[in-house]
Amino acid sequence: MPDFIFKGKVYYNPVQLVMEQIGGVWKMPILWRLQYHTMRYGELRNDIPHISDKMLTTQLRELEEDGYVHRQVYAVVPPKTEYSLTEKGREVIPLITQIREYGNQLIEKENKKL
Amino acid sequence: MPDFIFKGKVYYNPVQLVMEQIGGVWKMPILWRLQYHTMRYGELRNDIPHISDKMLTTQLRELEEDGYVHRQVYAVVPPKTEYSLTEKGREVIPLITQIREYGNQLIEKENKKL
DNA sequence: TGCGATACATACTTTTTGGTTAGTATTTGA
DNA sequence: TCAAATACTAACCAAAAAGTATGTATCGCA
Repeated sequence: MPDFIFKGKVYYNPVQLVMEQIGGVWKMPILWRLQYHTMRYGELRNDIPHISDKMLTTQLRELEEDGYVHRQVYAVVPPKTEYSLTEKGREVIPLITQIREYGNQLIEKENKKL
Repeated sequence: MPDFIFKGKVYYNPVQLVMEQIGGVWKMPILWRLQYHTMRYGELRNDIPHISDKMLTTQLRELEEDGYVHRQVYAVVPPKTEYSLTEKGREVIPLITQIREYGNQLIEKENKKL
């Protein structure tokens, strides 16, 4: 499997690309919460424990840039912004489901040991 | 989904745990290559483009520590070490397969646009 | 005698990622 | 009149991940 270029950047393997698009601590938890309905910024913020404004904003921007989420801004006061999954975002949910399941398996097995 | 503790460290969600165990640029490519047979250090090194000694060694040690690979050292000169998947390592291969497939899909779609 | 092969280790630096704190504009409600 | 809510931005800092370069012991081989 040779190197390839995706959006101007060199990657060594397909896994590396996936990790950049949806890896890290926060992106999958965000996508996961958007799977059934649109959510406002503040709803995501309240629903995801420990996430900071900076992380939520930067991760949402990257997900938008990479085509996973759609951002709808309403010009009202106080401001209102809604986030929802795009087609690409919906397509990646099954993969996230599997990753979560595997994570839960690990936790279960660990707990059995106690 | 509340916080939990796994091997003494606090995690915020199952995805974060999975990312720590098999995330990053190199761990999945290593596991992937070990799926069918044992490999020597040098074979892995030659087979994984761009990986450095440092990365290969540290990632193998972490995978061993987390129970994904087994390390068999032969006390000969020149040294010989063989790496193979454990049961836990074999169990994670289907997940890696899916992640790779998704990555390949992304690449295909990108290429169609050209 | 000096080189290459083997499977690393060590030290150092750079890059990326994530966290903390504070600040912004505007309106509603107390 | 002052605080709270909203959806952010900016500046700064710490930690983690990754990259680079060099060194190590031992042997066979030229």
